[in-house]
Amino acid sequence: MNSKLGLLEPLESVSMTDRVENILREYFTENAFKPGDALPNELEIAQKLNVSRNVVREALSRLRMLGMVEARPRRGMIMSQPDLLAGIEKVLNPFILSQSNQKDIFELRLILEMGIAEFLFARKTQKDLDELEQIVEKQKTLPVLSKEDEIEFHGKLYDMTGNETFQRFQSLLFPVFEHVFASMTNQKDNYVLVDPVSHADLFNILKDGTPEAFRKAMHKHLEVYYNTIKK
Amino acid sequence: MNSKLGLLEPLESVSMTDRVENILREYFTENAFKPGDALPNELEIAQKLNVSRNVVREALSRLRMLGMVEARPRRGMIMSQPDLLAGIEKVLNPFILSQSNQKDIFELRLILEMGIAEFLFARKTQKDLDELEQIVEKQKTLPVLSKEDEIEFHGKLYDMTGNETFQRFQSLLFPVFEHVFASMTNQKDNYVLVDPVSHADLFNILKDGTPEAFRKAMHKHLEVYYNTIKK
DNA sequence: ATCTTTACATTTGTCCTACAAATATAATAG
DNA sequence: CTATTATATTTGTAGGACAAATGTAAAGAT
Repeated sequence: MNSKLGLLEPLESVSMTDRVENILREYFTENAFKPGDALPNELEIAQKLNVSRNVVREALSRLRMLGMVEARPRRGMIMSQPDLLAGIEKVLNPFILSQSNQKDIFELRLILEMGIAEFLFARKTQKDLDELEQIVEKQKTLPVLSKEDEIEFHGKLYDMTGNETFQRFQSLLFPVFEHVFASMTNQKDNYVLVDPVSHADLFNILKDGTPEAFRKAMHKHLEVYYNTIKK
Repeated sequence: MNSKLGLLEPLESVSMTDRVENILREYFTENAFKPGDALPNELEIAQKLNVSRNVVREALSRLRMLGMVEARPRRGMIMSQPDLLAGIEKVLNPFILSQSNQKDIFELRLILEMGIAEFLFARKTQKDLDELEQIVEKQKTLPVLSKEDEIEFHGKLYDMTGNETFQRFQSLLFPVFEHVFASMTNQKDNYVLVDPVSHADLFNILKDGTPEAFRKAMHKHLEVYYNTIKK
């Protein structure tokens, strides 16, 4: 006996708060609550569910953090539009994320960077191109690009996708990406090597080229990162 | 006076719980808490911060939801590895997300689908290809592909990226994606039209082709979706 | 001295009461 | 009918209480 008992996970103890949180979210969706709709007050919920007001408040506290409900002191609670990235924002911290998750995020950035080509070409404007060109011209005068320069150029690309969530998402991913790459290359003295494809090259393709050519160039540009990925 | 007062947002009232939540997260990172590390108990935190235990528990309840801390009843709390997607999972619900966020997620899926080519080719195995071929062969016999068939094929592709987070992320995005597309095309009678590039075509390229060719084909495959994106 | 049993202290989960403060509503006065 | 006043409502916060199970210390047995 006791041979493989170590492999048995303890079944996660579901607290009252966990259950109330789930019940409330189901209640909201099943009853088609819309932003602005008034919610039953805390005491009412507690009595209906036969739990203390404390438990209800702990569950509601979570939903408030997600932006799902809004509490207006002394006026009751209303349904609200959740903040899509509020939850992930708080855990996107290289110092508390698992190595595995950090690796996943590192790769996710590479995936995103390659995937945006279509949207860049579909939505680029002359104003965008002018602004991007200004960034590129400024960087041409520099002997070497800093991390901030990288962020400035690629950040502008995310802007140009016209997708607000994606743009914010990327800025959250970036610190983790940098952290992963830094910890992989802490021996190397040269942080930014000579780019086989420069920002200027990418800009020119975005101006006059095709999505396909852009992706091909972006892949070259990110080669140093792609070379780190393992089977 | 009062001319553009309507544009002024009320400054969000930061509750004690909000502040304690932030303080605790800062405290964890600044003191380099690692998974498994013991945390001060609730009463201690409350006294140090000069707030009631209720407030501390509401803040901790949020961090527990994110998987950042784990409470072991009667044995104290320990730091834990946060669940990267726990927060976003609860709000990825088409019925409560804003139209704008839904659009962003729709586009994000298109971005991701185009970006995975590199990883598919880097990590594909014979076993993966065999399994994918089986899916393709089965679908060849069908007169028309259902939503489930789409999920099965593309889901297998996400599997093959070897990125666990990405794979889970995608499965969360999918319902929203479907919802957005369904609401855009609710007049049309034909849900799945004749694909200009079939799953079989994609499979063959993945087997013997190049990432570039794959992306080109994938773009054709997703053409019906790409056609909906607006400048 | 070592092992076993017992008692105690600890800590989270849950419940309860209480009250301040500001808003919305009802009641009253002008 | 309007203006003022009083009342009720509801969240935010504080604080007390206790069950239950765990770890630890103390006491007892061999």
